[in-house]
Amino acid sequence: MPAQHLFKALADPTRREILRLLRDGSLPAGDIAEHFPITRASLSHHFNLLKQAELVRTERRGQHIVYSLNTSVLEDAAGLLMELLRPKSTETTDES
Amino acid sequence: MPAQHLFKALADPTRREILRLLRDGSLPAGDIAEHFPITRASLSHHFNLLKQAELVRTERRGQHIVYSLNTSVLEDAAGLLMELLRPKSTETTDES
DNA sequence: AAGATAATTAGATAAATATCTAAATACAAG
DNA sequence: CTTGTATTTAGATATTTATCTAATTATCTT
Repeated sequence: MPAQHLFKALADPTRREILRLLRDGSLPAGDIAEHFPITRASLSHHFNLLKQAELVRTERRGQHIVYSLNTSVLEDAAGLLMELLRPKSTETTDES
Repeated sequence: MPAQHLFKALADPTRREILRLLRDGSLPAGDIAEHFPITRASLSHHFNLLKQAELVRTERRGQHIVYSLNTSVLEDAAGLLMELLRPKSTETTDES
């Protein structure tokens, strides 16, 4: 699991807001776009990074592309942070 | 709590490695520097971002400056990720 | 006080990133 | 099969960021 992609993806406020929107259910790209003042092309760029980090999944439904949250990867991210807290033992060697 | 500073700070592999080093106890800047192939000036830049995010604390001890982990902020970060998972209710409105 | 050591700040630069406009692709429907 | 709608990709640009060298600040030691 590339922690680098994961944390990079989480570093941008727009992307975190996208994840927050998806928390309540899947949404087509267009619906997501309505929540942001940037172009759809820019949003698409953010979608790419979120997909690269596997934080979201996509499914084509007709002419729409529906995005949904990959909760397990979010759990992984939280877990990586928790690992930083105590157990030197529970170390899963990880190339940043 | 500026989530932005927090996630930005976590986005860099060098900074995450610094946190990992501090997990096992406080360390002076010089000791930390020995683990990295970059200059102390560059490390200092990373320290600044970690401090800005309040992920680390500093204490001067003689000519050394000792860094230590602020575990509660790491817990906060993990918590912010967990919030993205389910409860729309437990929402603490947050300017990214 | 002077010199040595530890760390930071200042200023510069190269690489990465967020954004835009314009063009391309994919599907749906007349 | 052409037109319209949804989304992505290509290419360009401005900003941010990680890094460096050189200079500065702070403390210790003699």
